[in-house]
Amino acid sequence: MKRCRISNNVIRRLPRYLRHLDDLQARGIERISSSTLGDQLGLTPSQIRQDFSCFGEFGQQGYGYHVSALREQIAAILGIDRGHEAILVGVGNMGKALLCNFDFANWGFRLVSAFDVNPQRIGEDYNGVPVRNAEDLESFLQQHPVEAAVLTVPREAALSTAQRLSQCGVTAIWNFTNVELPACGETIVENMHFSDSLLALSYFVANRNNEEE
Amino acid sequence: MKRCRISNNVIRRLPRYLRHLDDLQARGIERISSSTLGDQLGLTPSQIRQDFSCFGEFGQQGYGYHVSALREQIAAILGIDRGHEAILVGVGNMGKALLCNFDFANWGFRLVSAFDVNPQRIGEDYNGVPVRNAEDLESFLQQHPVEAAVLTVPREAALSTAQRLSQCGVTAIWNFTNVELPACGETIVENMHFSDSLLALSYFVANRNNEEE
DNA sequence: TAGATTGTTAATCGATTAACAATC
DNA sequence: TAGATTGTTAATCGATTAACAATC
Repeated sequence: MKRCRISNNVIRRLPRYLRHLDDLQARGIERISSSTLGDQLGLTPSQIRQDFSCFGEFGQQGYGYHVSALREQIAAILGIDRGHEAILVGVGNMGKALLCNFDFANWGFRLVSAFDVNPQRIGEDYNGVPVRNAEDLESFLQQHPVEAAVLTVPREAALSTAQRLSQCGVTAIWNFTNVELPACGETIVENMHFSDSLLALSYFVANRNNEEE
Repeated sequence: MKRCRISNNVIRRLPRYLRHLDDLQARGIERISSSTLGDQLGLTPSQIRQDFSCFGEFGQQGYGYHVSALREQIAAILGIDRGHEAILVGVGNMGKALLCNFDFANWGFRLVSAFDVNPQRIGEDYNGVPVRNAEDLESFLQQHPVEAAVLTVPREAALSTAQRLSQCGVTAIWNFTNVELPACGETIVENMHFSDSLLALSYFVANRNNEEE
């Protein structure tokens, strides 16, 4: 096994591999070669083999990769089996959409609580996840530390809430607020910047004719 | 002006520049140099100057960049002033969250209609955006072509809906379905893969100790 | 065994950084 | 004018692709 520093590009491709392997498995496909996988994902076989070789030797010469074994390896690399616990802060439309629709468990996370400032929301329950008073954030986290916090508060509250979470020792923040959070100590920030994505789309639409020529 | 093929990395940085320039403007800052901007964004001054030089000469030697002028240039490059029109398909939790909370107009898009299959939702109105019957998608788009479609249908419906949109000549699909959409003809697909982002976060959490040493 | 396909090393390509003449 | 900072060319660095010996 070649030990290399894992580049961000590689990390960002792993979830896509995982999704595709899940798909292959659902279709009953048991083995796959790097060249077939490359065709399906629009990547070169070389790149796929390079990516995997950062983490170990998962294939077999002359055969390829076992879909299910490879799937498990990648899932393990991504930490799906670590039983990460998480909270969600801000039960507005976005927070509710995640609470109701997003399958955290499927991706290795267990939501243990939600928090909000609105008294009408406090006490609500979404699939077994209770909404607590945001004032009790600190005391809750002290008793029950979590790895991750989903940040779905309004933008005005984004920065202060992120700082509180960081101070409580939350390892990572999944940031839906469209606000750039400055590095808070050790805390990892993973951004879901909707507007960045929409603006990239806007750029591609505006420049679609240049691309072709 | 140096004419280069614009790399994807550059395109993905543009929205961040725009957000930051908006922020500077809100704070009343009128001029900025590439090195100050670099400090604030965690980029090198060289990279920032290289990025801008793909599109023109926006600065002034010895002075730097006018924040408001630069902001307008980048907004124009991203196509914010093009008056793009869009529809939204699938008024579930995610669709509603976008309809209620996301400021499409601020990013240069005008939502002209939403669509859903559920009769109870048809006829609803979100800030002036009516929900129409999804069966009428084709006839509506024929009368009223749009550049973009926001895809927030359940995953089972993702592929078929994307194909219908593509056949109706929608230029780009903003895909929230966590399903990998294959290239449908000319249609541009911009993905918001929540799970990919969460899994990257999971990786960083699982490997946070390796990173430091 | 022969064919296929891996893991890895070497070659290429592209993106980032550094340097500097031009100039406000 | 002198200092600052640009736009751009050259140098470096890293990521992708190609090639191939190893081997299932």
